[in-house]
Amino acid sequence: MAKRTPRVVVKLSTKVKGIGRPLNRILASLSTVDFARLRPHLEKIDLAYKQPLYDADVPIKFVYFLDTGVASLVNVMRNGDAAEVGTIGNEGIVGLPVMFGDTVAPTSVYMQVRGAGHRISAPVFWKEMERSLSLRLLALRYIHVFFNQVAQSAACAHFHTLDKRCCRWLLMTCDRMQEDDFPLTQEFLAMMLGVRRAGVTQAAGKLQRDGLIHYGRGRVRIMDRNGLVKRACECYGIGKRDFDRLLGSLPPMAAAG
Amino acid sequence: MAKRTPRVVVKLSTKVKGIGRPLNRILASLSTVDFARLRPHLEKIDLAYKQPLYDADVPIKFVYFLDTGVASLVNVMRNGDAAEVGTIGNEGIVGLPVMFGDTVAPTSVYMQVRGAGHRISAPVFWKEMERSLSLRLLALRYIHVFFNQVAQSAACAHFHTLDKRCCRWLLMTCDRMQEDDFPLTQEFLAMMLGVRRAGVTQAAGKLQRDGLIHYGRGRVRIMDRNGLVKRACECYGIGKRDFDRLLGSLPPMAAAG
DNA sequence: GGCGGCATGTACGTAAGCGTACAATAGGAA
DNA sequence: TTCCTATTGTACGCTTACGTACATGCCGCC
Repeated sequence: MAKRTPRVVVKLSTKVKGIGRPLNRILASLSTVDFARLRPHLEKIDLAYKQPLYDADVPIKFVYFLDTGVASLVNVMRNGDAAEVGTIGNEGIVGLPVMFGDTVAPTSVYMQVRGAGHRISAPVFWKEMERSLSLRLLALRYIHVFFNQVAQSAACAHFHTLDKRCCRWLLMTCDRMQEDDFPLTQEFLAMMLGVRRAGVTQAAGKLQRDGLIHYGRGRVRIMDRNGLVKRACECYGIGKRDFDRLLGSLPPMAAAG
Repeated sequence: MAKRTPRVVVKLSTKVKGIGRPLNRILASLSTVDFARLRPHLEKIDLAYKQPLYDADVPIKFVYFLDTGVASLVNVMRNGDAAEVGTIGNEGIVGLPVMFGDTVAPTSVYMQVRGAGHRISAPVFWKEMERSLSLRLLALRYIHVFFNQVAQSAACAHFHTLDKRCCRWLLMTCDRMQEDDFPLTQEFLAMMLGVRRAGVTQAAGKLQRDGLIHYGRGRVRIMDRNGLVKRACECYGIGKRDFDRLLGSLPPMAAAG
């Protein structure tokens, strides 16, 4: 598949400086003037494992830009059943409703792997988005990719076996991490995939036996990335293609607009 | 649940005039000046059953506003498995990628119940969106509701039984139609829900026996709407709430912005 | 007025995942 | 060291939906 950035480069993980450009790719792609306007409002913040970035039906106060770590858009049912419907890393923005000019949403966002980033007041961000075309274009482009990811997840969760979905999830998380090794319990993965913990044990066991991953006591390590890709469902590839398009050049229409 | 508009009122179904305001609620909500700018570019169009409005990975030429009929956002897998991930009626806009400043998408949109509406050239619509704040706000608000719908569908397809999902689908379609009676084959519904036709026969049979619907030879009729609501999964109610919010007043932030 | 095809009814064995329960092990705290 | 708790392993019966196959019935075409 597409080449990955070497892991060694990004050793700055937890100590992103307030000065200069942050690691978040949306912020990094802003024009100098746009970034300068946002900068005084950006507040550096550490994000703990399982920390909520916003909750369903509660007015959203901040928009988050992750530098490291991974967040999940989660849908929780009345009976407590929960499932992840989208994943957000340093390629994106947490706080979709704000970009839609809204203040609440029926879904929540939690940290899936702890990390750090910056946040900005929701109304301030909304006003900046209205003011700056380039920021708006970037945000819209990201929303599109994220929307596609959610649409893909819908079909994926319905059609594909747990094994394949595990592979996809591990790869997506890995793509958004700086390391092949990250904290993850089977319990948590089960919640993300909306299945029983026992089911994940089965699936993960097979993957480990086949040398694709190694795990234990709340950590996973990707041992054979290509093997995982082969074993994952098509959804991973489709999302990755879109993801790479996002990080590439602007699509024609917006570029012209 | 919420009261419905009486069916009798909307007998204009197929003959929407080019003059005056169309039935599409987004267009109907535009300011006079915004609508005046769009109007010369709007082209009236009839939309046949199963007609594609755009296909995956093919550049989108037009944005559609339905007056009548219902369209579906569909995700098709490599092996031919397909599932609907979103439903669009006269409350919305078909052509999300365009509103994101993009030209292609990995999903397709097909007509699920034939109808009529207007279309506008994609680049023209994009430019108008950039120019007009009120149009942009309306579009963003709709995108948010639609996004929520897709996120809900993802969890729904995963957690809920076919019976309940059938009820939800019938209700959502019914909400977007002018009649309680519309064309629908079990084969088609099966494709929308991403299940076997035989499975739908079972589920629909039960609903008919219980007097909730009546169907045959490619048509359904909703007999007991409240009964269906009771039997549907929570996803219907959640979506409906959001849907009603969309058609109500502007959310705080955008109104202030 | 018969025929062909679409729409629907039904059945049987199979597979994936659920709900639940309980055992085993490892890391950290006292 | 010892204990406690979080994490992981495994089993059993059950439900839902799958894949496939075949039967029935209705509509419209010739």
